[in-house]
Amino acid sequence: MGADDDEDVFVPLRPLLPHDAGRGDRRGDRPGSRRVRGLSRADIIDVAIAVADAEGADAVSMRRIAHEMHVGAMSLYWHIASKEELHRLMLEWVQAEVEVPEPTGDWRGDLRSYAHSTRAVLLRHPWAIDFLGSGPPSGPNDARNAERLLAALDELGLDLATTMMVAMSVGTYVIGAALREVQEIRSQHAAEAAAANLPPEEVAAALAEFGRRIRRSGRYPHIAAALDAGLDPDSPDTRTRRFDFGLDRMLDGIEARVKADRSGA
Amino acid sequence: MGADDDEDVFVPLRPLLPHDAGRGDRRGDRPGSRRVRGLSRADIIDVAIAVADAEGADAVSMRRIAHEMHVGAMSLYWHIASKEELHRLMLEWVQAEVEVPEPTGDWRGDLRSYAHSTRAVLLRHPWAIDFLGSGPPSGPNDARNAERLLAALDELGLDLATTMMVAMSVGTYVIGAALREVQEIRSQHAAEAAAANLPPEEVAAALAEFGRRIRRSGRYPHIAAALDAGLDPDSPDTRTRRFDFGLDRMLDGIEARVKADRSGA
DNA sequence: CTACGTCTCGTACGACGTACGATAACAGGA
DNA sequence: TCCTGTTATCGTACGTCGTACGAGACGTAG
Repeated sequence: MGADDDEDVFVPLRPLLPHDAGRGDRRGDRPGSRRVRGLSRADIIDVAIAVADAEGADAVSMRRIAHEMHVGAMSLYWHIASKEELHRLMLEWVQAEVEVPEPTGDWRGDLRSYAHSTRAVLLRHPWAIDFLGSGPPSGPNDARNAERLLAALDELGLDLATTMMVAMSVGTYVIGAALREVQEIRSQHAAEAAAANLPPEEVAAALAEFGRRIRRSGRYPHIAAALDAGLDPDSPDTRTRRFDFGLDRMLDGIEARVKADRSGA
Repeated sequence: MGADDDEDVFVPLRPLLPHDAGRGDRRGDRPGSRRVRGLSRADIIDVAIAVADAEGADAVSMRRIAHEMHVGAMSLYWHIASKEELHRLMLEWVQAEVEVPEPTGDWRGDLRSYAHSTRAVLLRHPWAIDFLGSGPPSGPNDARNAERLLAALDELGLDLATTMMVAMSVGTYVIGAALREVQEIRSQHAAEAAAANLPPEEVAAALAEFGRRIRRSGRYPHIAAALDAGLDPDSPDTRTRRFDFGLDRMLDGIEARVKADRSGA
């Protein structure tokens, strides 16, 4: 997966690595000139992702990854400029898992499958959420996905600027939704962990007290109603339906705009 | 600001603080029983936020905040259970800056002003994005905002479950947009910092090379076209327009759904 | 063999979160 | 006033982190 021959198309102005110190004549640049020994950039990323998947973002330390590869910690720095760069590379790598089909002529379907695939990847790799803040991913995998997303919108016949805004609106919703879902799952786990160390009656008491305070204050009638309705049992199913609801609203809004544009112009 | 008398309405099952170790009889519980000395929870949060605003999330360390308050590092732990709890409290605290009006009868206007206010707060405190992943904020300020958001939707006459999904859809979009914008601003700053240490002609060369590679690969025609069009100069103005575009699509989609529901039922 | 790029890694430094226990400041009762 | 217990502060110490630095090992070209 992933295009190998243009691994570094993107990310201009990235920090220098040790091997960039050689005069820039780019002699033996064909693949294979590096990594004659065991360690390679791709392997490091793979291991880092495996550790993150298994134990979360906090478990990803240089020492830990090096240990996992039976290698000295500082050896990693020949292949990777810094931990931050590693984070970026992990993010880029995971974009390869996003499956965006070639445009099928059904733009809604294409956008929906982009959205679902991206959501699935982010839920499968929740640590990605923690790294997203540092900067937008930018590499060939991300570019490929963006390219296909834009291609799917061609049939709408919008001008370029509007097309970009449409694509970004959908992407924005998807990322926000993934962020929210990861938040929910994490705090659910945290609550369960806390409850496991407590006698059950104390847990029940704490929850009852919680609801009582919300109701007693009288300031949150809607939230109290939601609690009463026993809504949102945090099931994966509920979350998927919620995701689709918001996505469909966004797509409806886009469709309405396109129709208005067509009849107006 | 912020409701003082129900500071802890929410967050059931939170980790214990040292003063909770006393037998649970809650004798001198009226305000003022604590913080007879200088240090107080609210002050710590204020200082932490000031540091984060000025120097970013990474600058927020227990030692740093303690130093800023002329106090030993471990003194903070009397008032705050852990660094993670401090993050949650900081998040909760900035929610107080979100200005959601009481419902005016114009639900679109109310939702728009919620969205703009939230976006403004997150752009003013970009570090909040870094803490958002750990878990959803949940405290009186956040509850107040959620309550008003739900109240603004009352006039739509939707059932409770749908109302919740509508509110979440808008909130999801807003958070995703803020995340994206903070990403962009940060990588723009990083690029400028990198460019500042390089001779200008090298910067220009790097950018040209960047575009050339994208074009030469032939795989990204839409992205190349966007580059050619000189689109998206990353101005705050462009970003605001983009935010409004996506928000309006979402609101259009919601409105369409409401109308369909009304005529269908 | 020598010389030179490529790559690995041991050591060390400063910063981090925080467990632990000593200690100070204060309140109320005698 | 002194005594006693609660409230609050803080110095020290441990283990972990990212990574700068420089010494070396390896592979290849001359």
